[in-house]
Amino acid sequence: MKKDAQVKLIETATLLFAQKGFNAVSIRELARTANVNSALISYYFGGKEGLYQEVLEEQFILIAQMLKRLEESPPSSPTEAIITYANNISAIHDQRPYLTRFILSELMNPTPCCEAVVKKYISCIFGFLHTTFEEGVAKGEFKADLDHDFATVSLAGIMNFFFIAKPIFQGFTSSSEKTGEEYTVQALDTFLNGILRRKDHE
Amino acid sequence: MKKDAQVKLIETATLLFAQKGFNAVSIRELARTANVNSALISYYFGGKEGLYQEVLEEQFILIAQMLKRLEESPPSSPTEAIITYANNISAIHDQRPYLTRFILSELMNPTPCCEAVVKKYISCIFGFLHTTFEEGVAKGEFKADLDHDFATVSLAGIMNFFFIAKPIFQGFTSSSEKTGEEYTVQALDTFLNGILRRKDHE
DNA sequence: ATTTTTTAATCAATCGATTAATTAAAAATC
DNA sequence: GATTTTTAATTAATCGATTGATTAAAAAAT
Repeated sequence: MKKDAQVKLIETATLLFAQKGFNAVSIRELARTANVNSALISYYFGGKEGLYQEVLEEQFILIAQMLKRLEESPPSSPTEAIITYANNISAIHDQRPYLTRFILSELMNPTPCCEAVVKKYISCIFGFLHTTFEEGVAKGEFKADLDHDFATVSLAGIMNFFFIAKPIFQGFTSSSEKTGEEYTVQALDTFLNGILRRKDHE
Repeated sequence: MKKDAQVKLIETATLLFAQKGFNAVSIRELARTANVNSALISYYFGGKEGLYQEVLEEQFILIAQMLKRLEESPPSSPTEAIITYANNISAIHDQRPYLTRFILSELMNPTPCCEAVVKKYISCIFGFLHTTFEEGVAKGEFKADLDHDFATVSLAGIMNFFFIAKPIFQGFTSSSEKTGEEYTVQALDTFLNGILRRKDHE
């Protein structure tokens, strides 16, 4: 039953840090919730910030795996690359439901861990999307006047805002909740084809 | 020179609360930055939270004005309504550059002011967009299979994520910064028409 | 003279971190 | 195999610093 505290602390910290943010969680609350002495946070992780960094890194391992996969077996086309990216992000949000909160929290109020952990992965994703749009326009798959920077931010916004807004909007929308995958499918379809009724389909 | 402290405090608080969030700003930092005694925060606003609420309400007056305008002179068509909404949001972000941060901060870690101020306006916007998409589909302007809830969240995401992500992504994108209006135009065009090259235009 | 504004000082509460002391487990010695 | 020594894990107590708020007195404005 020993060393159980270490695991328990990470589990508890993941939840509390995600819900309240780094500063709003005290080591006493962490310790109390985890049924552990508060001194163990310094003992095992070198302090509150060390514990937070360990939690943060764990949140990003699926992102790292996705980037590695995309590099080792590149999608066959830009359109395919976008679809693959979207599906991956959707699946990751399923397995790491708090990832968005950690990222947003870091982007709004960066802790010292932001540079080393968060920005590293985000810049990789940004680079991948940017290259994809470049190729897509060059190959004639995408509209010629599509701005790469714009498209990158736009797609990232579409793919992530839903998971940000989910807990908020579900209080307004009367219908049953949409799953992340349902949203992804529709969001991708809109991004690729727009929402206007096509005249040529009439 | 009297009551100068009150104005100075609101100005300073707007900046500091936007940059650091409610909890991360102490009344001492507020007072020091505003060149004012910290007791004046309680004297004028009843405490730190009272000051914050006053700042928050000021951030939303342009939203309130937009909603009032939309109600008094409704756009001529659903498509027109979406364009009007997008342009309004873009203009508001220009005049209230910290609005997004306040909203996001409240949505992630709600203060007691959230219910009374933030959620009220957000639910109004949500209702407006939802109705617009309903009408757009009914009138045949939008694709028949367009889900109203999805479209609402998606458009809100497109319109707001750029202003969230701007300070982050501008570190990655090499090109000169895009303005909010440039983004809005492209984002709307994509939302309405998609990014894929249209076969019927060849 | 009265009211309003501002100040410095202080309040209890809480923060993250550290300490010395205690307990349990593992390793080493006999 | 039993005993001793060493290492690791955990505890309660406490550290100085900072938090938001309050007070009574001083200053300024009316």
